Amino acid sequence: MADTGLLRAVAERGTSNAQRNQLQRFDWLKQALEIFVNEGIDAIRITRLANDLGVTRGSFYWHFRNREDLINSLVSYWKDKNTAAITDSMTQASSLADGIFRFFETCIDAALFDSRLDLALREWARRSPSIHAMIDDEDAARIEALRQFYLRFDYPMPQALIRARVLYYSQIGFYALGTTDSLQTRLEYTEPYFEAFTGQQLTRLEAEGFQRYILGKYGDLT
Amino acid sequence: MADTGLLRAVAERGTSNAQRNQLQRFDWLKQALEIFVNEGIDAIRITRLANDLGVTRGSFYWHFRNREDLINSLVSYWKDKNTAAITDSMTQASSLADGIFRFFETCIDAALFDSRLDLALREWARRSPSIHAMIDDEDAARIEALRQFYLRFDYPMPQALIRARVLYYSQIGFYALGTTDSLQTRLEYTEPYFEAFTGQQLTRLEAEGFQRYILGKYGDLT
DNA sequence: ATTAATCCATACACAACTGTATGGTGACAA
DNA sequence: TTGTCACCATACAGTTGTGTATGGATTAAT
Repeated sequence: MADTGLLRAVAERGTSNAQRNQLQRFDWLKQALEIFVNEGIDAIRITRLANDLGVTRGSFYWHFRNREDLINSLVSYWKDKNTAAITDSMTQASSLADGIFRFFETCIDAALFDSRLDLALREWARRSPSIHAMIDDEDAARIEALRQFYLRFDYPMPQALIRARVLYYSQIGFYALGTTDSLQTRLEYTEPYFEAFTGQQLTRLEAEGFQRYILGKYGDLT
Repeated sequence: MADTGLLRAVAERGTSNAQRNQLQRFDWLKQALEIFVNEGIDAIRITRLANDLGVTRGSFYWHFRNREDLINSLVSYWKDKNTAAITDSMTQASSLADGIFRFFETCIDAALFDSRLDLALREWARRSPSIHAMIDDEDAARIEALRQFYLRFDYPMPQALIRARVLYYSQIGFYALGTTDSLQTRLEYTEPYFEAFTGQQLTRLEAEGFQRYILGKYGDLT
């Protein structure tokens, strides 16, 4: 799990600091997030968390008011994290190729964008209208950032909007499939992907530069 | 819900026909499918099904061995339904535009392809390795059908494969977002979507022909 | 009219979970 | 060193769910 700093900050909102090195809100949230991401919202059971952490439920009810309290903290964490990752990337793009590359880098860098968390929330949104509304806002903001990017590099409307949607839908669809291709495999198709998403050709030099950069930085990932 | 015929056939496999007009396996399966599609596999509770159908759980345990028996029947139904919808469409394509149009028609026609059922299964697959393996096979077959389609209309490799993936990922991503745009709204962008998915231009005449066809056939949908 | 099969209700045993009330224990400060 | 606070254990009440055992009711056939 990446970026425990932000989760810790969310956990300690309105609470005093640790006095002894025992469990804190943070430890419960960390474990709950792990379960949420892997098994969904309904798998977050207080009894199970207590077992995993090696304490009894009495501890939980000291740190949290109830189960809802814990879950609300998880939502706060998600709001603070994934919101800005994509929009930041796209505004920094210095060229068309640079923007597409930045988008993919953001998508595979778990420290910037937690795709498993995004999937788990989307699953939850299917049953919770309030969560669904939150995700809708998120999606709209991300697609708008991509649209502005395409506009900035001379795509007219409505092409800019549709290319933004196709790029974003594709990425979400890729996550939804749960494909386990290696980074190496996915990078092999840099050029045809670029052509599909932009309608333009990438030079062999640009593609190789991107592949070397990604493999150098994330080569140890699965 | 569409296509209750197939569900009924699955329900009555290995059972005698109805003797009185009381509940049968089919009625339980129909209700369970509705809950599964809207709220996920964990929402299928025997107690709740009995309440919804106005009987007690005693009836359930006459028709089914246990909860697992019911769920296995749901899986059989999915296997029999969504498998062939996309592959059939793509092999029938008579031109590039015809193929893209057929793909979208299949995706919006609930009688051919049940997208909510697909989503619910994908959610379940996140926790069940056996279901995940089934979905993987399904996805591979669908993408292969799209790849063959692109190949047939003169896209070389690897472009044919990547365009097949982008088209399929986009559609799954669209479903995952749960967007509620009207059919009318989505059809407005026929041409830029076509351009993004094929790299080729659509004539105004072709686009209008498609829009009229779809609105005429599915205009009463949301 | 009796029998047999179908379909459902009732009642019980059992498990897993939430939340609350209350007491115990260790560390740190005054 | 003594009190206080942070943190956890224990015990209890209540809910919701599964599965089983068994009896009742209705229908069709003989």
